[in-house]
Amino acid sequence: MGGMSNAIPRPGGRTARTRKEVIAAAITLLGEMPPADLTVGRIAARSGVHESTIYRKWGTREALITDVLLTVSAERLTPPDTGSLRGDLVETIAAVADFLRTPAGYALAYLGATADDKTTATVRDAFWADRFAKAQTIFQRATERGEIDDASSAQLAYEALIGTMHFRILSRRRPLDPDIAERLVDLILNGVR
Amino acid sequence: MGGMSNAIPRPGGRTARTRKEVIAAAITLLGEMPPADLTVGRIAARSGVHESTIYRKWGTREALITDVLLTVSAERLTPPDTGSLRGDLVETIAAVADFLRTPAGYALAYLGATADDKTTATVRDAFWADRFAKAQTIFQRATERGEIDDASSAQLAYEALIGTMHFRILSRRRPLDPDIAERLVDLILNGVR
DNA sequence: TGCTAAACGCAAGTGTGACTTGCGTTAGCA
DNA sequence: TGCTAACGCAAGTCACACTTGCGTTTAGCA
Repeated sequence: MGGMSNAIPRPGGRTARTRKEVIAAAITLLGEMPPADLTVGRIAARSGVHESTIYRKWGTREALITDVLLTVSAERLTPPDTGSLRGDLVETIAAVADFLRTPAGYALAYLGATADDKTTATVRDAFWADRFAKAQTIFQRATERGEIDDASSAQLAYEALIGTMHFRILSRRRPLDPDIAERLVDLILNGVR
Repeated sequence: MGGMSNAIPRPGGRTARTRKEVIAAAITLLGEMPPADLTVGRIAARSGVHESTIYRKWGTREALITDVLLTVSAERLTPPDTGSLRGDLVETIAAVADFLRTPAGYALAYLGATADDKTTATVRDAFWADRFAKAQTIFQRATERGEIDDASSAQLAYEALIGTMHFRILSRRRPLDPDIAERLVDLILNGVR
C-alpha cells in the first residue's frame, strides 16, 4: 500500500503511437499466417513494442485481437441505397464477401467464432446487433416501396446470407466464388422454386 | 536400428475397451464444459486411461477429438423420403438442428471450424462431401417429381440451410429456435417475396 | 496352460505460449 | 524543468500439448 497516485492518463503522443504500431503489426502478421498462430510474442517482436507493455495495455490476447479486428472492420459499413431490394442486398453482401476474402476479414470471422471470453462476447453482441439493424433498414425501405409484403423474415434472411458465407470459409474452408453475392441474394429473394 | 518386430496388432479385448472408455469420457466431458476446455489430461483423468496411452493411440489431441466426434455423428444420417421436397428438407434440417443443440453437436461444429491440422482437414472434406451428396439426392427426387425445374441451386440452398444454423451457434452464440427448420426451409423454398 | 510381445501405467521431462512482476529508464505534460 | 505515466527488460509462473524410457499387465496363439 504505497501512497495512492492520482493516475492521470496520457492518451497522447507515445501511448497512441504504440497502440498504432501494435495494431499495424498484428494486421501485417494476419497476412502471413493463420489467425491461430497470431501470438502476443510475435506481435511484440514485429511491432518493436515489448510483450509486457502489450499485456499492461490490453490485458489479454483476446482483448488485443478484438481491438485489432474492430479497428479494421469499423470502416466498412453504411447501408447502401440503390433503389431496389436486390441492389441493396447485392451491394451489402458483396462488400462483406470482399472483406471475408481478406486475411483480416477471415481472421475476424475465425476469431469471432472461437473467442470465448466475456469481453469478446460483449463486443460480438454489439457488432452483430449493429449489422442486423442496418440490414433491417434495407428490408424496411423495400417494404415501404412495396417490393415485399412485410419484413418479418428480414432477420432470418440476412442471417442466411451472412451465415452461408461464414460457414463456407470457416467450416468448409472453401473460397467464396466471385458471384457469391448475386447467387445468394437471388436464392434468398426468389427461393428454389 | 533396433531389431524390427513384426508388430502384430491386437484390436480385441483391452484395446477396444480402452478406446471406448476414452471416447465415452470425452463425450461426457463435452456436456460439462466448452469444447475448448477439453484437454487430453482431463480426458485421461476421467477415463482412467493414462495420458501417455492416449497419445500413443491417437498421436495428437486433434486426431482424438476428430475420432470422438465422427463416432458420435456417424449414426445420425440417412436421407428421408417423405414424398415432398419441403417434408424431406424439414426432416433433414430438424435432425441437424437437434444434433447441433446437443453438447457433442455443438462441439462438432466448433472444433470442425477451428481445427487446422491436415488429418482433420481430410476428414472434414469427406464429411461435408457426404452430407452434400445426400442433400443432392433429395433435390434430385424433387426434380423428378416436377416440384422444381432443376436442381442447379441445390448445393447452395443446402449450404444456406446448414450454414445459417452453424453461424447462429458459432458466430452469434445464440440458440436455435424450436421452429428453425420450418422457417429456414420455407425461406429457402419460397424466398422473401 | 504357458510364452511372447503388444498395449498399458507411471514418472520424468521438453517446449511453447499466455500472463505476471519488480525495477530501472524514457518521455508526455503542466 | 520536475513529476510520473508509460515503457523496456529480465525473470518467472502456470497450463497444456506431446515425448520417452522402463517396468507391468494381458491378449492371443501354440
